[in-house]
Amino acid sequence: MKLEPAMGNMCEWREADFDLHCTYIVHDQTSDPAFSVPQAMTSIPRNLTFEYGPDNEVTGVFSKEYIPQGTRFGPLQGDIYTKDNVPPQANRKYFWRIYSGGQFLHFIDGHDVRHSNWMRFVNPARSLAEQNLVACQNGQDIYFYTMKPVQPQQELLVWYSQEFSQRLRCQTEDEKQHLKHKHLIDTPKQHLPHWGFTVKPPLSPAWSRSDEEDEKKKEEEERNECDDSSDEKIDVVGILERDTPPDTPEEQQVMDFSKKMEKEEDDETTTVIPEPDSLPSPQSDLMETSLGNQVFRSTPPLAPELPLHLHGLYNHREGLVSSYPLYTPSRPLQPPPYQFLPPYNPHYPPLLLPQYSSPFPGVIPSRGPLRYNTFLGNEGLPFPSMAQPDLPTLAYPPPPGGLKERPPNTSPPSGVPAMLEISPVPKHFPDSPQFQPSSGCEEAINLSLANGKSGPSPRRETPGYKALPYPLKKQNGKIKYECNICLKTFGQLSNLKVHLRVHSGERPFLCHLCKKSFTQLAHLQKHHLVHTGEKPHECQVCHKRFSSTSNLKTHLRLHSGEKPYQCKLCCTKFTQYIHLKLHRRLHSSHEHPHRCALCTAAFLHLPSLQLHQRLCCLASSPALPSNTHHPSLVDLHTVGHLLERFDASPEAEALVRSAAFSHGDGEEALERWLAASMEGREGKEDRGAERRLLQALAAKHSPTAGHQERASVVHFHPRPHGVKIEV
DNA sequence: CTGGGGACGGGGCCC
DNA sequence: GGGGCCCCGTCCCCA
Repeated sequence: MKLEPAMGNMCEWREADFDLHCTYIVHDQTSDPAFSVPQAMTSIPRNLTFEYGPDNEVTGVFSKEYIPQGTRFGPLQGDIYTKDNVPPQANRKYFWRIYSGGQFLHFIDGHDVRHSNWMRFVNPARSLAEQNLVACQNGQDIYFYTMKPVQPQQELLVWYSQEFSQRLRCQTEDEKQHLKHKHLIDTPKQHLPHWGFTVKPPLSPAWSRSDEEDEKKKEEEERNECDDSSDEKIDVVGILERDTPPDTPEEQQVMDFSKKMEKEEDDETTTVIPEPDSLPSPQSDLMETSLGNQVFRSTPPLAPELPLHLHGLYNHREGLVSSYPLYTPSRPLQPPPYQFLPPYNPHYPPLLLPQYSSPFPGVIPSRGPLRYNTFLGNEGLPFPSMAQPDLPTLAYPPPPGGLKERPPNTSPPSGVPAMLEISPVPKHFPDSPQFQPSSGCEEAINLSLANGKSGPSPRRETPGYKALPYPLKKQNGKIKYECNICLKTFGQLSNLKVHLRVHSGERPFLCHLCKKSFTQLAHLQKHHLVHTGEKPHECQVCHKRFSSTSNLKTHLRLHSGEKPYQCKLCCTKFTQYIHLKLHRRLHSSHEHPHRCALCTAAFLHLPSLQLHQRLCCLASSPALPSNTHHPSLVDLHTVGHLLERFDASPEAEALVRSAAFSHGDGEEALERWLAASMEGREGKEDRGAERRLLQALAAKHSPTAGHQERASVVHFHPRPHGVKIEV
């Protein structure tokens, strides 16, 4: 491995070394919490990008540009659970363990895409050669450090640091001993792993089995488990199927692949044929604690000995699915669905696709544990199930807890299509009279139900559509129908049903001319105007005609001069929101290096930050003197807006160029700017915000500041009606 | 970079 | 319950 001389070989580094010597720090992107796209998707730094699989699930994280060695990403985000408060139904595939003083402290659970970040999608490295990230715990956070330069378009592949894996190894050894003991004395119902391998014949794909069959199989395996407990075999299938809420959550994590490896090495003829649908997901429990056992093996295990989920990791890219001799995908490989789809919106490629399912699996009523229905996660998506046998030898043990693995090339496990579990079932599909098959549209719609189609098992009535008892709410005495996916409420059930198409991907209205499909007939009818050229809406001023009222309305702004979209920084106004957004990029392209330590605000100029802290952040401190602005009296939001505008002004620029400046200089400059700003907009619109801030600043300078300020601080006026200043 | 037009999606409301 | 109509918002394309 070639390492940059400056950093040297990081393999020997301790976690503190990474923290100490890392040169570059890459922060996650932040987005509006109200933004509907989950944080796991939006948090990805600008120099990284997701790779998407055929079903538009994230399959990996790639660099967009050269990333030098010693770059830190993170911290990993997720829900925090202690041993005591792990939800009984928690999916532990993305659990990371945090230790403090050698003792287990808590888990960071990256499963929920709303609370986790992009790091959950980083794949584990198969070998030291391909590893480029090192996972370290610094403080109580997990960070990924580049251990070598990452080239553009190269995948990020992570593995534990030496210290990390040692910690896990110690921990798992302890737990293993504890569990083995417990296993001997506890009831046979215990969900404990077997230590070793069993040979399993290929099983029928999960989706071809009924739930009852699954249950029977599980029960049988549990019985076997107990019977075989003395010979320490690992029943891979059994383990994998138990990654759902365990009876004993803590114990369930304890898997020891070192045993498994050794066992396999002893018996080279042992072949494990995993059940395709039950292959572990990357963060399955067996990964969580096991990798430490293998990281430092001098002789890497041979490929057939590897935990099978590792075999499946990268197949989908290598196109070797059909070559795998032991498992034939039960459903024919399909070309990527996007071949048939209209171009994506580049901003949210995977999120708006018909096959998109609920971003909020947790809110969907479920008969059982929510497995494999992570929003845009890998679970349950049609990846190749297993690796080809001739994969390069893996130098690494099974992926760690928290490291993601690609799922098998199957429908979701246990015969429960994840989509169906959470998506409305379009009632028309596939034989609705209104639904007319066409290349693109049909494919798109089919994809939303791919899981339902792929298996012979009859489609279940699932939450989201006909079988759904619509949650009813009363608001102001009126009945509201609530979408159980996004929790939006509707006054009429029919509205909710139309809305559910957004989630299901159902687009029953097809244009025969261009084969585009629509969720509502009205949209199709409007669309027809495209083909007919009809423009029914005429501007009474210039007699120009438009196909839609919306566009006419936008056009009318040209005559009225109305520009409802205003930039908060430079006050430029626009007739269309998209223009404001484009314009905003100009501002955001500037760096804002001066970040507030107390909140997320960042400024171009240091004086602006100082003003912000004095007027906004510190104002919320309860220990403030009585003459300080207080959030209950001052509209800090408005002050914040003004400060941002000030920050972008020449006054702020001039201030920092002066030889030296003090806080007082900043306030004086702000006052000057406020006065100029008010003058510049004399008589045009509301100047209350500027005026009040100006008064407040002036009051601070007066000898009777406390008294006067209280008098001066009144509620700011609302912004002028009709002007939408961006927030 | 800004401005204008075209197209489409989501949702409310009424019948 | 479903259809129809309308409005608002958003995005893309192009000059």
